[in-house]
Amino acid sequence: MSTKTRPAGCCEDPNEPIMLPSAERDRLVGVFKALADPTRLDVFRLIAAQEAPICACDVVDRFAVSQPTISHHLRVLREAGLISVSRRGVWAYYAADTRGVALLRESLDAFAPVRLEAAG
Amino acid sequence: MSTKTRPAGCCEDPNEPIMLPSAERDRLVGVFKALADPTRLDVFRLIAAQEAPICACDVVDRFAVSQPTISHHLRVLREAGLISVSRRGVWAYYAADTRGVALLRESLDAFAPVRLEAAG
DNA sequence: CAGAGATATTGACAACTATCTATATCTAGG
DNA sequence: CCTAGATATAGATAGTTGTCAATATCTCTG
Repeated sequence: MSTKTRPAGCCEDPNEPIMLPSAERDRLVGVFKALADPTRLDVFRLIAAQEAPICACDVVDRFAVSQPTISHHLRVLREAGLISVSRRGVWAYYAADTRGVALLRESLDAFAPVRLEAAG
Repeated sequence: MSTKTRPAGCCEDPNEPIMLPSAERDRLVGVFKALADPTRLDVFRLIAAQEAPICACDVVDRFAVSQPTISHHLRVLREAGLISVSRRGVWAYYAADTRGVALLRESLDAFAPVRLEAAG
């Protein structure tokens, strides 16, 4: 808290945000982290644009980075709850997982329950 | 593209996501990056929870990290378009910037225009 | 204008991460 | 059961970043 003489309205007791349980906060941070890389964001956008699960090999084909790098990105997205994988034989099919996006949406709504939509 | 004999439905031509201009993609990545740190997420949540702009000193008070670290986080949030600052005398007042959250919302809608809401 | 205090900047450092190459694992087919 | 091919893991490395201490800047007040 500042000690200098201050104008009215400064340093009033701020509203505490609704506190997230730390497990939930970490999950949310994980989702943001997962989308906070240009390549990975594009990988997710490619997967989310499909009507049916997409083969990992097709994801690899669409990017300039190596197969292990794509595999790494897919793992990060999966662990964040943004995509899910299913195997058929040797192939891995990835699809967008609604839970991850839902978590994002909820967090946006929670950021500013009333204020933002009132302003928008 | 895989070469191995494969079951029907594999490796069809994937739908390309609506391509983002790279400037817009970078801005979006910047927003995700900005929220991809636990401390910074909490700083933003604190600011977004206020009905009026909050004094930087009050933000500093609420966290265990040093004043320069908070200042750094505020800068990152500001450069991402998530918060805005206004000065009155020596004090800096921060408030949520609707543009950043709006960008997030739009990106969520763009991720999967139909599919996700259909899945409920 | 000098001092104090609020905030920002700088420089350093440890931790993390995106990427690669090399290799392992696993499955289907012969 | 051996090989080929699809995917995953491991290890290395360069670049990024969260944090702090020290310092600078800027503005009010006496």
